[in-house]
Amino acid sequence: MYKFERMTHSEENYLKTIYHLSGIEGESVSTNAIAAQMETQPSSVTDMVKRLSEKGLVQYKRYKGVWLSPEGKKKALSIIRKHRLWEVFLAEELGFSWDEVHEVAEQLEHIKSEKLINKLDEMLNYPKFDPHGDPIPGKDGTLEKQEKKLLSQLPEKAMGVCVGVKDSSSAFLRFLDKHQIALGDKITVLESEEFDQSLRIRINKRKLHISNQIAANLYVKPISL
Amino acid sequence: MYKFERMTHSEENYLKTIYHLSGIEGESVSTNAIAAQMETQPSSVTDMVKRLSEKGLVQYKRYKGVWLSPEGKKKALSIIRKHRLWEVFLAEELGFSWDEVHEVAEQLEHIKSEKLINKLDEMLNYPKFDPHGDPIPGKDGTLEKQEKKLLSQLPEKAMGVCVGVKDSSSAFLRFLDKHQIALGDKITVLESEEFDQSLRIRINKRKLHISNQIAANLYVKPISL
DNA sequence: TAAAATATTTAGACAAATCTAAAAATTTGT
DNA sequence: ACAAATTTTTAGATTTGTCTAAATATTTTA
Repeated sequence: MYKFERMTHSEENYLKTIYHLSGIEGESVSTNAIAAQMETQPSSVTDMVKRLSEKGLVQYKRYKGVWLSPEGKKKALSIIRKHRLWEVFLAEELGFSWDEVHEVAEQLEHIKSEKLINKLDEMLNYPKFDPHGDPIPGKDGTLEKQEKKLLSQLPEKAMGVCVGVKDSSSAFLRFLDKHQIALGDKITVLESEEFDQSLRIRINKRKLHISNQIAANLYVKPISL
Repeated sequence: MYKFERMTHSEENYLKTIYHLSGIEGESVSTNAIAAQMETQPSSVTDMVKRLSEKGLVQYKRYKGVWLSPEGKKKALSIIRKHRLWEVFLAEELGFSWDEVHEVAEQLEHIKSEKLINKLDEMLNYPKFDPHGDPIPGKDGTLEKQEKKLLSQLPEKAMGVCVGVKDSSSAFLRFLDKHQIALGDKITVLESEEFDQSLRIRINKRKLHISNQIAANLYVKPISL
């Protein structure tokens, strides 16, 4: 009954990473890819992957990479659920900015208490997306998809609500904070400059000129008129 | 600069235990006492205590027990601060009952983020006591003392506000929940039975008869008329 | 398709935190 | 005060998670 087996923080981090790297289709993930993502050595990955495989959380074939088993996927989603709910808590209840939530949520996601996470979900009024616009898995592991496009893909005159970021680096998130671009803001594309793909936009009654590098990393939910 | 050294969960748990066992005066704590409290082997304690001593967090003399150094005490108080603030959060914000908060707070107390704990403190409106009535250390390690007596020590006719418990076992805390005795309730001693020291009390307009075993484990802050 | 480049695994080591069993120091009882 | 009981420490082993260096398998390229 793996249901009652306690997982270590490290095991949980591996499962999460494998989930993120295996994409929607759940493709096989290579040892090196995991090592690069987790900033560790490939040999350490091999070791851990063997242990996870013995516990039935992943499937592993020498030299062929790793897949999550159904139980592994369920576990990964539950960790991601916790991570993203804590991110919402930090941002909404404690006033953390976009770029500050991730590091603390990395710690909080390992707290073991079903009741805690469900009460937190309730307190936050069952949010569907985290502060980066990523969907929060439900108790049962279901994931809601959000209709979203990169701001750079909107045509002139189109409007959208800011729902997330593609690049979630501190640098980018701090840039957004500095220019008062936040989740939920309504953005209208006023003009697109053909030469460098920069955009003139209206955001919350202000006008702003942003480079393509910014527009190509901001997700919006298009608003139909 | 131990200030920047990351402590392990285990090291933090040892410091906390040593703090609790060394009393107000900061007396020496024996290896066996620590082992008993933490439900581990004396030899494991010896090992860990040597490590803590190398880091300057405790003073240790073979066969003579352990004392916290000023830095160790500071660290212990900061963990206790986090533990108790999380207990308040769980009880007040998420509706956990008295007997449920401790276990989860044991995990949450190890989360590393100055900002998190200070924002939490702010969110909770700087509480001075946790749900068991124990004082919450301030940022600087100061401890507020509460004027409290055991309910069993109140004379007839006296009144007090329930501020904490001496026995914080699940069994006792569940008993209190079941009989709707909660922190902040105003209690009046109606009659004390000499034979068995049981009490008839008024609590929130209800009358209740409680044994000495209960009264001797409930702290109240006496109310002067 | 064979050599070169790349990816992965194995072997052996290490640190943290724990354990058991045995040895040593201290305290207690008479 | 000295033998017995208790407490504490040491020695050696174990588990988890990591590492480096070397060996092996796979893929790429010419």
